[in-house]
Amino acid sequence: MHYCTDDRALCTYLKKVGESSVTKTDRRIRKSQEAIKAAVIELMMEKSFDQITLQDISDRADVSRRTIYLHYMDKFDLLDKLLEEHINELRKLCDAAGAEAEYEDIGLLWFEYLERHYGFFSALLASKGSSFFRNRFLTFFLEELSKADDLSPEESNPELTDGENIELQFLGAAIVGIVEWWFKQDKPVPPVFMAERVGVLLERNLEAESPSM
Amino acid sequence: MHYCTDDRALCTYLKKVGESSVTKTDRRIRKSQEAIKAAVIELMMEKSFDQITLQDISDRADVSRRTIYLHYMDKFDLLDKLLEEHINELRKLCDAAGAEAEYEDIGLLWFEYLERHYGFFSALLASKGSSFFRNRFLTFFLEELSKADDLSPEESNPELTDGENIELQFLGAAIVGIVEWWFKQDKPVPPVFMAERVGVLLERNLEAESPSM
DNA sequence: CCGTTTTTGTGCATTACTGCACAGATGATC
DNA sequence: GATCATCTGTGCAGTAATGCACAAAAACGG
Repeated sequence: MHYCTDDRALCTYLKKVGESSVTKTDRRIRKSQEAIKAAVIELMMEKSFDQITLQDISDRADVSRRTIYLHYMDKFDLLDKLLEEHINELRKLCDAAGAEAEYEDIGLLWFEYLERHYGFFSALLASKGSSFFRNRFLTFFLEELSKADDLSPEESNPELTDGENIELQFLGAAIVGIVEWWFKQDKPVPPVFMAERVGVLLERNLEAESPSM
Repeated sequence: MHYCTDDRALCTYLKKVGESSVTKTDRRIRKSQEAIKAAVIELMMEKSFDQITLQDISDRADVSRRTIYLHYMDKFDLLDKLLEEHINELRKLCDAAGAEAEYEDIGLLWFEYLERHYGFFSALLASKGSSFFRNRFLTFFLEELSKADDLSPEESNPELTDGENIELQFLGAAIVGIVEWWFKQDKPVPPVFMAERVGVLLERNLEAESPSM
C-alpha cells in the first residue's frame, strides 16, 4: 500500500460530455432489475401471479421492497415490463428468421419460445389480468402478420382495406386462441406439431387471393 | 395507485436502539462481498492467483473496482479473508464431528473438504504467497491437534511441555506436508484413502504414551 | 359485518456503490 | 534503460439502494 495524499479534484469538469449517445446504465440499476425479474419468474413457477406479494419478490430477489418501487409503479407495471421484454425477444427472433421464412418456420419459433417459457406464460393467462395480456399478445401477432403476410407485399402496410383488416383480426384472434388452448390443455402436442398445423392454416388463408381484391 | 401526501418523518428518533446485539449487515455489503468472493474463486479455477488483476475480479463480480477497496485492503487481504473463511468452515466441520470422533473420521472431513475446493486450495499453494498460506494451514492443524489430541486430555492445553510441543509441531508439519504432496500429485488417491492412512499415522503417534511423560 | 392481520405505497435520512480521474508502481518490449 | 501499456490505490461528487415508520387499502376469519 502506498500513500497518495495529493488533492486534485478536477475530474468532474466535463461531467456532461459523454451524455451524447450511449449513457450506459448504472450497474446497480441493471442488477436490481435483473434480480427482480428473475425473482418474479421464479415465483411464477411456484404460485399464481395473483398471490405473489411484493414482499415475496423482494425477499426472493434479495432486494429491498423499496427498491422495487424505484423501478416499477406496482406489481402490474412490473409484470407489464416483463411481458414487453418477452414480446421484444419474440420479435427479434422473428426478424432474425427473415422475410423469406415460411409461416411454419415462424410458427415453430413462436411455439418453441412459448414452451421454453411455459411457466411464465401459462401463469400469465391464468392470472386475473389475463385479458390484458391476451390483448397484448394479439397486438403482437397482428403486427407480425401484417409485417410478413401477403396482404401488403409491396409496401409496409401504408393503409389496410376493410377487408384486409377483417382478415388480419380474424387470424390474429385465431392464433391467440390456439395458443391459449395449447396452454390450457397442458401442451398435448409438441411445438413442431403446432407449428405445422398453424402454418398450414395461415398459408391457406394468406396465400389465397384476398377476397376483397 | 393511491396518493399518500402526508408528511410524517419521525421515524428516526430511536435510530440507536437496535444496535444492541445483532446489527444485521446491509444486504448490499453481503451481496458485494459474495459476488467478489465468488468471482475470485471462479477466476482461480482459470488462472494462477498471481495473474488475476483487480480489474478481472471487478469485471467478473460485476462490481465497481472501487467497491472492492471498500471491503478489502488489497488483493492479498481479499485472499486472506477468503482463506480465513475456509478455515472457519473447516473448524466448524470438525467441531460438529465431536470430540469422540476418530482421527480417521476427522481426517476424512479434511480431505473431502480440500477436494471439494480443490481449485481454490491448489491455486493457493501454487501462488507466490504460498508460504504464508502454508503457515496458515499449519496453524489450523496445530489448533485442531492440540484441541482433540491426547496430549492434554484433562484441561484444554493450559501449558505444553517442550516434549509435547515438539510432537505437535512435528505432526502439524507432517499433515501440511502430506496435503501439499497430495495436491502437487493431483490427488492420486481418494480422500478416504488419505484419511485412513493419515488416521493410522496420527493414532500411532498420539495414542502412544508421550515420551516426555 | 366488524375486528384483525397482511399488503401496499409512500417519506426520509443514511449508507453503499459507482464512475471517473489521476499519480505512482510494475512490467514488458525493444 | 527508455517507452509504453497495464495495474494499483486513492479522492470525490453523484446516485441507487436500504431500512424503517406509517397510513390507507385489501384480504381474511369469525
